[in-house]
Amino acid sequence: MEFDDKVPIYYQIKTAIYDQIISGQLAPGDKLPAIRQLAVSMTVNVNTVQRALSEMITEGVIISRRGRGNFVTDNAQVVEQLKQQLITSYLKQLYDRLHRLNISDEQMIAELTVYIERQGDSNGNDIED
Amino acid sequence: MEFDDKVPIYYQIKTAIYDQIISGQLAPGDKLPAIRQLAVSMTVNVNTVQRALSEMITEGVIISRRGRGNFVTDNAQVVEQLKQQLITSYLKQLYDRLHRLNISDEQMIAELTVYIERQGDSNGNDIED
DNA sequence: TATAGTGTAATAGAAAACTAGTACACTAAC
DNA sequence: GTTAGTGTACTAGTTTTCTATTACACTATA
Repeated sequence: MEFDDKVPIYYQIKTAIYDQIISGQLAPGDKLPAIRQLAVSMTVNVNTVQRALSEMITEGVIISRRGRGNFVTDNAQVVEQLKQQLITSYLKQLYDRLHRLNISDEQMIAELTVYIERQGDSNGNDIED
Repeated sequence: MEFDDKVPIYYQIKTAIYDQIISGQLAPGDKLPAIRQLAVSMTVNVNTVQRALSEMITEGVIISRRGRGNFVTDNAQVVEQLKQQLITSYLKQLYDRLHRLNISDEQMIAELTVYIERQGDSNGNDIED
């Protein structure tokens, strides 16, 4: 897994796992790969993975069973709430950033639209939900 | 100045100054506040500010004159290019993040539109460019 | 009961970021 | 020439993050 060197690794791991849960790659109730396996596949230390998991456990999204494994909460409401929370924080960040650059609301939408069109053209991976 | 504790402080300082340049608060040719003054106003160490400035000097956006001060490049093309670069990187980050959450292109635009409407309603600070 | 696999935590060391302090070099004004 | 203000850089210490290593506790299986 490739890491941005501006953000702590444990935080990026946490985000990556949240993305998998929200996108459905990990369903409510699913068991996560073992800590040691995640460490190997991400090429990081076991404790770094544990650090990421700890926060997700504290936030109630991951349920930990010592000796058995870590599981995605089967409370779909928790996952839905997490989804809304992440989407809103991503939008807020973009909005704040573009707003600080004096870009109007209309321009923001226009720029995103153009960006998406370029992504669709160059990648051909325009997924419809 | 308030800092996000997930990103190095020098990097946030750099971004903040780039925002001021692109938004026009700092015009091409303008002199920046002295390193020591920025350190005081941001409540950080002089060397941290210098670290941020060093990168901007290396990137050609800031021109340094020892004993005289630091100046925004008067090459408007550099500023324009920086603007496009930042906008694109912000859009890419949002696109990638929402795409990983399995959100379709149409949904992305819809979500941003709704978010903007909510911002405009609650803040009343909808600026037109 | 023993073993393998699981999560959790502690210790020690390294690297990066930040701070405090200090000093040097350049510039402009008096 | 002196002074004040400017940018640049070094040393030393602290904090945070990460790694490596080790060990402990829990669980399921044979």
